Amino acid sequence: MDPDEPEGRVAPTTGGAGRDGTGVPGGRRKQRVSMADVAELAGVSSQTVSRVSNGRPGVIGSTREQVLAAMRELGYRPNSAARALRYGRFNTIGVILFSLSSTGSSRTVEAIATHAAAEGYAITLIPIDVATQDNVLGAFTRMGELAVDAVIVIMEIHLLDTSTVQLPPGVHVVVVDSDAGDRYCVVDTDQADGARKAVRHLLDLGHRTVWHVTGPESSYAAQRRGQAWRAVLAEAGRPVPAPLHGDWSAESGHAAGLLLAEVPECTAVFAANDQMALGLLRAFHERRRSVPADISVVGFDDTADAPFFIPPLTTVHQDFAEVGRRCVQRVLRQIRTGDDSRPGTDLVPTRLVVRGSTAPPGG
Amino acid sequence: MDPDEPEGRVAPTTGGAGRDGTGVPGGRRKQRVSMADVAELAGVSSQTVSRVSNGRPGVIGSTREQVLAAMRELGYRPNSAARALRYGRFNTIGVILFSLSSTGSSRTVEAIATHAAAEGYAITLIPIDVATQDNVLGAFTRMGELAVDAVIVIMEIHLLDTSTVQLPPGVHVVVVDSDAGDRYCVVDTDQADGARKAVRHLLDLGHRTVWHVTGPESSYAAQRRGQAWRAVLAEAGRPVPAPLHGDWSAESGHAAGLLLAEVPECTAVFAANDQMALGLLRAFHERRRSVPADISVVGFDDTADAPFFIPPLTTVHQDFAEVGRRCVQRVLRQIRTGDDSRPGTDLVPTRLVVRGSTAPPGG
DNA sequence: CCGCTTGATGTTTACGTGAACACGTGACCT
DNA sequence: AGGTCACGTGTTCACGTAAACATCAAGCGG
Repeated sequence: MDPDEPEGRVAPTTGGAGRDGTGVPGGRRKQRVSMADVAELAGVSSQTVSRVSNGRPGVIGSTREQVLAAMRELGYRPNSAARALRYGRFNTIGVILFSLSSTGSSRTVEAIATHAAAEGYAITLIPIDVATQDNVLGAFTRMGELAVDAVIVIMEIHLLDTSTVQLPPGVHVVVVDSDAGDRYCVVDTDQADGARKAVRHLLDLGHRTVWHVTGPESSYAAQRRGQAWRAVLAEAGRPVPAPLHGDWSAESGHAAGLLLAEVPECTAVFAANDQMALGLLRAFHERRRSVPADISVVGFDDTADAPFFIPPLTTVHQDFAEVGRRCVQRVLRQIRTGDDSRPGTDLVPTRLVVRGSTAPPGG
Repeated sequence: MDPDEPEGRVAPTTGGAGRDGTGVPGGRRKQRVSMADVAELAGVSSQTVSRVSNGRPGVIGSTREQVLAAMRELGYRPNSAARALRYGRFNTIGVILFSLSSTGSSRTVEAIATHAAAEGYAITLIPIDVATQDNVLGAFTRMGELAVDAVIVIMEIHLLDTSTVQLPPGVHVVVVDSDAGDRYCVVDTDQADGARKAVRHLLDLGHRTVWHVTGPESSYAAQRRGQAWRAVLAEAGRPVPAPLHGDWSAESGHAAGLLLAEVPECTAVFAANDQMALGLLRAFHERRRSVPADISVVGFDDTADAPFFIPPLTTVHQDFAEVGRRCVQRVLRQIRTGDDSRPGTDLVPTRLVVRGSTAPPGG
């Protein structure tokens, strides 16, 4: 904190020699324009400035204009910290996630940010990067606190328990990828229903059974998709092949595809996301297994690119924007009613989008 | 000093007798535990609590333990607003962007968030969604303020001028996608060099010239890639075909590809990003134009999926993580030195990744 | 034994804002 | 006309924290 502030700005207090700032160097380097400065220039009290600033009634037009003019001249901007202190809230929602790189989370976060902004809330990202966990620990632990009124967790909540970031007690929480509907308020895509649609679509086309490439076990969404896949097959009395384990990446899908290409009776595969489906398509192409003539492939997510895969991918459409919207809606309700404890699961429906990667078997 | 405490506050708990109801931690405790509460329980002054909270010296071990115990018992968490007010800064960096959905921005934002967290700074997202601009306007204008010490702008800075979000004067700015290196501190991928590498690679393979599918005009990155493409061709004395205009989407790349497939002399295309390259591959596949035998395709970004396209995509690798890292580094330097005015452009190098989508012409 | 230093802890104060209240003025009602 | 009421504006104060200063006890050399 070296006091070498160059005083480059238009100093509001220099107009009058009222405060002998020149004689008292230890005094105040007033970098920021406060309500008091505006009030002084406008010749009113700071309370009137406050009223104008917040658009409150009780200020006559001419006075308001004077204040606004003073604000413009000084470049006044309200101090959020003081406001947050005064009001006891930050108008900010924290979003805890592993990675923005995964398809779903970035789109969900975007929707959250947009809807939150519309409600006057800002979004603070709290990334939990396993690789740099210690750094993050250092940051938020040393800082002491998250300046948020509520938190949206986009990950399996159990993973958060083992993490170094702790949820401050008393903040409201909405969880996206979790089965903790009994303890938390959960908003999520209806994973099970989406997976059911995918598998049933393949069975309806006449495939005897359906193989499955899973997502990582740490993802509850992946677990539920896998469970639903298994359930539909069992229900229909079909054999349940051993699932192939993926990690969301196209690379893992590619590896699974190379294995499946060696299984002659495999005519249909349900990949737990579109990226792995892309890897499957690639692997089958390498192994001269034609999609969909030899093998049908269904993905999950309906990314923007899926229609342009070769062949265009049949997939389950997720409405990430709606998930984000409901997250914000839920979390704001919690904040506003003060009701932290309304668990329950809010499922956003999916939609099967049939494109060119599925066909009856034995084409 | 205290004539009558009106108690008008909506006290959710603690019926009446003072705040020393420490014996009842259950139920809905008072949400705000302040240093004073901790101080009272620990039998010290609030200043001592402050010292412990900040890890300052000058507190004897036994006292420190008492304070820490009191903190734990009450679930104390420091009030960031009060801290920000006291210190005059928020330890927060704002990130202004259009969309998280584009490949680059989400990865850059993630890197920014991670590195900022490591330095004790949080990230606040400020999305500028054109469709809901009025909403965003409502939010941030009515709120009046962004609680940030600095801002990283991931968009052409001119677009911000026309937006409803205004950069508060005095905050430090780092820009990612812009040519405003004379006025702002700019960090960006070396777009021109990356594009040069792509085009030269195709020329080196023996192609007579290279077609180009551009990104949107609003993107300076897209502009620079196009300029470099043109420059390399002109420099080499090759004809410069009319560029096809895309918008980053696979769909626009697909549309361009359908047109290019009808141009027999077109043997090489440089797409301004990987998604459009995917659309090209799809279009050429539909039109039975073999890649790379008939046409070579180069993309830009090196997304995680690019190795699994059919064929695997030759593309220009962008180091988004490094861009994010340098953004944080720059913006923190500005904050710490107080030097807002150090313009200049910081370019992150690219790397050409040759895969299966390029080959000599006339295959 | 005094006075000075050192270190631990308490007290005061200000950060910028806005709710609650006080004040003053003019209009309207009886 | 007197009273009251609405309205514009000013004053006081508290929000939670931490710097600056004050206090107090113990140690220590002269």
